[in-house]
Amino acid sequence: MSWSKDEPGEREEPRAYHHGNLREALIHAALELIAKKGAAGFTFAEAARFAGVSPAAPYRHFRDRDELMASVALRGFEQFEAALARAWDGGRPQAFAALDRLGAAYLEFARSQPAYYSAMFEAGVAAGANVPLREAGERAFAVLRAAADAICAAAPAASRPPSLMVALHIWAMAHGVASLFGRGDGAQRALPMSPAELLEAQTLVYLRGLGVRAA
Amino acid sequence: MSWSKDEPGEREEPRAYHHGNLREALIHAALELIAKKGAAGFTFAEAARFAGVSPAAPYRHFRDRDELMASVALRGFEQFEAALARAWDGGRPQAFAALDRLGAAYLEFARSQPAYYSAMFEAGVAAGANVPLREAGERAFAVLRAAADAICAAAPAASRPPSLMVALHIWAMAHGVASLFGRGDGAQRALPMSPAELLEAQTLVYLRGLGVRAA
DNA sequence: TGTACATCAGTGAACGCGCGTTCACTGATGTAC
DNA sequence: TGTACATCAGTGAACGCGCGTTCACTGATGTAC
Repeated sequence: MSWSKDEPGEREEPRAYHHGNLREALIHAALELIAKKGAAGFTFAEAARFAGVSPAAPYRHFRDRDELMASVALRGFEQFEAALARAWDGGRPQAFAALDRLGAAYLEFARSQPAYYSAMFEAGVAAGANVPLREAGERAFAVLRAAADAICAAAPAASRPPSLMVALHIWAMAHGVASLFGRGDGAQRALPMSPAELLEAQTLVYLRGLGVRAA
Repeated sequence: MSWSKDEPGEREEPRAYHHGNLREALIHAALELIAKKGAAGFTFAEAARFAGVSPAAPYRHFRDRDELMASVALRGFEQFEAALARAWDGGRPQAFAALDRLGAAYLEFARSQPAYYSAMFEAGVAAGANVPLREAGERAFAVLRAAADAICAAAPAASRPPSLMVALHIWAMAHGVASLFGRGDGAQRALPMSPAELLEAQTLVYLRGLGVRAA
């Protein structure tokens, strides 16, 4: 289970929370509760109850609910970065195909991990104040940036667009499709095609517009 | 003030809430509170207090907090539709220029009305169950759809893309840029260009990709 | 026009509840010698 | 290896608070005749 990845030897599940894994258990509890009732409807006390621990225990690990939420978001960005990097895979064997995988992975993350996605983008966690969180977000964005670099490199030097702009465009398209149509929590709207198809078609049109792919 | 537009003769501000405008006052209060503390951090009781009324009074107008939130979202979609329609203006005098105005109006709404935008897209109001709300959302989307129709009409019939798909793409681009970079509530990220410039450039590339605009 | 009555929006007091937070505590784990 | 002590994670009881919700009520507005 991904949420216990920091406990290397962690094998037996029912090992008591007394031994340093309450922090992980609370993050896990927060994820479950966010998935079930939305980012708004989850409380510190409830997370403690879910983890099978007294309401005072969380204070040993998090100052307050916001700090717990920020830790969830941080963990989310780490998983997100890993998922995107895995899909992009250095742009091998071919940048355009890899970009399609990247978009699909973006949507798949939003769909299968709505709790992480909420914590990362909607819970109003002030990323500016939280340095590790901001850096984790930047590392995730760096994957999109690398993809944009590879795409731009395919453009003739004379009409090569700024790769940062292209990265932001890719991000906006993926995030737009994901948050409007691709959430796993039932907030989606009816569509004549799947979110993945919609994004793939959009990306194709966009790349044509950049002049890096044949019309 | 837009929130009292349904009270035609409404001029003097301090007219008591006894006379049928408490409903409006509560929607207004909800907007203020959402703008100040986010969609999550606003309560029924607080809205009543803000409107200067006893905590039991709101029950005369809304079943619960969710119904009030849905009314805010509904009002938001109405304002949104009006703003988009005003910008699009039937695609006059020229569809491409009108589309740029449309995108700018989309961003401007998200920036200047973050409370409405939250209620409409982030507060988890189940649009499926609420018919008037869903219809208001569809009316707003119809403006994007009309714009997509005009854009597609400019494409040669042989390679004309489905206009519904184009409408969804336009929506995703605008929503993506708006929610990542263009919110008025400080949740934005640092950028080398304004959200409006970013979206305009993105739209231009996209239209080129459709083959409806010269490279 | 005036009187009697119905309607209806808002009152204010009350309730149970769960949350956030604190506190002195306990018992297990880790460390010094 | 064994004993004494420090550390530290979690306990459980307690608190004040604001929220959601209900209730019988009141006083203003609207309606019938």
